[in-house]
Amino acid sequence: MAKLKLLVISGPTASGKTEFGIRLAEELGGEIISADSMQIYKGLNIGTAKPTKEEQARVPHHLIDILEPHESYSVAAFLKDAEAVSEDITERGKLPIVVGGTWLYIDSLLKGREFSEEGEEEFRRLTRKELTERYDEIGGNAMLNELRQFDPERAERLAANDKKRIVRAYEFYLLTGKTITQFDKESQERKSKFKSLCFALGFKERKTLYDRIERRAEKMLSEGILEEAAYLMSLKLPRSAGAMQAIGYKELFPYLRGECTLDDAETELKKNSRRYAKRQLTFMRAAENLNWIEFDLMPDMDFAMREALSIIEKEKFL
RNA sequence: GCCUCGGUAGCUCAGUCGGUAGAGCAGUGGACUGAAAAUCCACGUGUCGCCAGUUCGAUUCUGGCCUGAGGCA
Repeated sequence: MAKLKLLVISGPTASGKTEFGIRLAEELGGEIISADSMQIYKGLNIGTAKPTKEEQARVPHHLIDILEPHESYSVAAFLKDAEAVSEDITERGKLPIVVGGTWLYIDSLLKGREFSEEGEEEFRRLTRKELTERYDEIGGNAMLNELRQFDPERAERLAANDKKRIVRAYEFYLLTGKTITQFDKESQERKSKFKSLCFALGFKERKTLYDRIERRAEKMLSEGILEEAAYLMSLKLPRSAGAMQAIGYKELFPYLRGECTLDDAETELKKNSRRYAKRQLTFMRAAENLNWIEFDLMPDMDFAMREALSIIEKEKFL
């Protein structure tokens, strides 16, 4: 079977992916697959900068509003969903366009990673809980030593404080009988199911991006992100729930509880957004085959579009 | 006008009994394979307000000046 064509648009938060993606989709007869770990949740709209109803009406969108805030999601689920949707879009003669800032999702999709052999969800959750408790009990170094017994390579690369990854490596071994190092190696040999072309929206000047982030944060506040945050808080979800980790809401909880001023919360929100953008950039910079579109060097969106279209042509993508 | 207390990293401040200085925050670089908007690692030179004086040596002591806050008139 021929590889599916997949256009990808990523970039740090507040870089303009939404509008850019829609414009490209309109231009090329595409449909958008959101690669965003937070926009999958219903009810989180303003804070996740979800495309508005009007924007979504311009072009079909997928993988947005597919879960309730209490439900959990993962890379594995995304791969399954995104692959199914892109096949469907392709069959209908349209071009699938992945748009989003969750680079782990995109990277995994493009590299053809698979996560199918780990068994029952219930069992997994239990194992993880036990391992996390064990970590808290015996400490990171002891846990790392135990990991070293069966997966020395992995243990070598992890810091004692990296609870999540230590627990994950441990869990993986218990569930599959295979080390995560081994699994990673096998994973690297897999080939992508897609013929893809990737764009990343960037800014030569970091400050330009940060200004955009801050202006957008202010806009979110004026558009009512506080009400969404209050709604999310009223659900009383555990702190570990996916939706509870969304930047924009968790910073407002202390204010809603009367523990800090709105100004403090706003500062915190902006700070976390900036840091998030920085992490995204670090991750994306390491990626190969990314075509960076430096927005601040372009006079306007039309120019950027033409730039993208000319790369698509040059690469003979279509 | 007088008195008191300040002026040290982008910010808030500590410190140097005289040998040119360090915390927190901000920021920067990196990692990342079933929570990823998560999680983790690493990174601290700045006219110590300005000008003189004392001294081998002053950010530190002395004097003057500039400047901020408070007090007295």
